[in-house]
Amino acid sequence: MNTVQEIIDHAENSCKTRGSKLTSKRKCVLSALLQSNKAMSAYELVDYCKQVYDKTLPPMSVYRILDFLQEEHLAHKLNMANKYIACSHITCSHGHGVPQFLICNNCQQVKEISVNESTIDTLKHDIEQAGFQMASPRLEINCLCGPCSDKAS
Amino acid sequence: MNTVQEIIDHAENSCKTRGSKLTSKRKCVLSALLQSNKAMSAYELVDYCKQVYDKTLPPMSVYRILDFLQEEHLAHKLNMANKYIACSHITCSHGHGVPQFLICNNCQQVKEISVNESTIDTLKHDIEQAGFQMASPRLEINCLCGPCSDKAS
DNA sequence: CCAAAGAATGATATAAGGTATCATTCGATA
DNA sequence: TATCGAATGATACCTTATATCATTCTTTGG
Repeated sequence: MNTVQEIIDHAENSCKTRGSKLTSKRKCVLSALLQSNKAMSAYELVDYCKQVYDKTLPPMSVYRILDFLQEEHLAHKLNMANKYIACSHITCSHGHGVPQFLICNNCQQVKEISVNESTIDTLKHDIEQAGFQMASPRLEINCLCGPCSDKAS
Repeated sequence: MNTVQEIIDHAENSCKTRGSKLTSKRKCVLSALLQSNKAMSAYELVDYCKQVYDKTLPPMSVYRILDFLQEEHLAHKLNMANKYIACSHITCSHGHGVPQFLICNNCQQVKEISVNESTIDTLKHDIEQAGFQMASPRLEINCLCGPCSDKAS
């Protein structure tokens, strides 16, 4: 497990390598995603940066920064929830299977897992049978996390 | 393949059986979903009903009707796209595997397929390993449909 | 047949997510 | 240090969605 600061440092280096810059505001948004450790909407990020870091960011800037972070593979958008999360593999140098997101319907906690590659291949095959191409094999799956599912029962 | 009218008749009967009513406005929205044969937003449905059926429905009503149609298993919401589609199995009496939605990122066309049950079981198993419970095994998958993927290449 | 109750729909306001556009500021580089 | 491009700010507006209260329609019991 890495500290937020370590991850930020790593992200900064990886941006440098790719010829882009992790500015202070971009760091701020990324830190917020890392520290909160859950999926957040753009407007929640505005509030979080204001309250926790005392940085006032207009929503428009947050959206732009989120776009940037996604391009740099530092964050992902969860389309089903209209929220954003930090990529959980920022500090890894090795390649990964495509991430699958488990979204807790109750508390919005998100877990990023890699499923068995052959499962995805099977799915892909079924999809191609139907005449479609998978645009992104990244799945977002409606779930309940352990604690929330315990409470519900 | 059934005509829209046949599907509507079938839906009306199934509502009657379940003790609810498929009113004329509800029919209108369902017809729009069936005729257009694609995923539509609530506001697109407002426009469609106005232009094609000359029925003026306020957005609020359309949302309520969409909720109703979902309760009756006549329509589904696609969370990733914030759009709605008619269930493709309205006229079927037998049970189905859980539907998976293939959404064309380009033209919004949606195909509802059933994937191999064991694939879903595997996925479910992986998810439980991660300490989560699948809330709905219904997946929404970012795709390109045949025509759009041809154009793109 | 009529009144009352409940379901369905309408009208209005507003929240939340997101984008387009133009202005301004910051920062590297010549 | 002047300048050019990248980053950020400000403003306006669009789309999706919900909350709330009013009105209409439809049963159904008397």
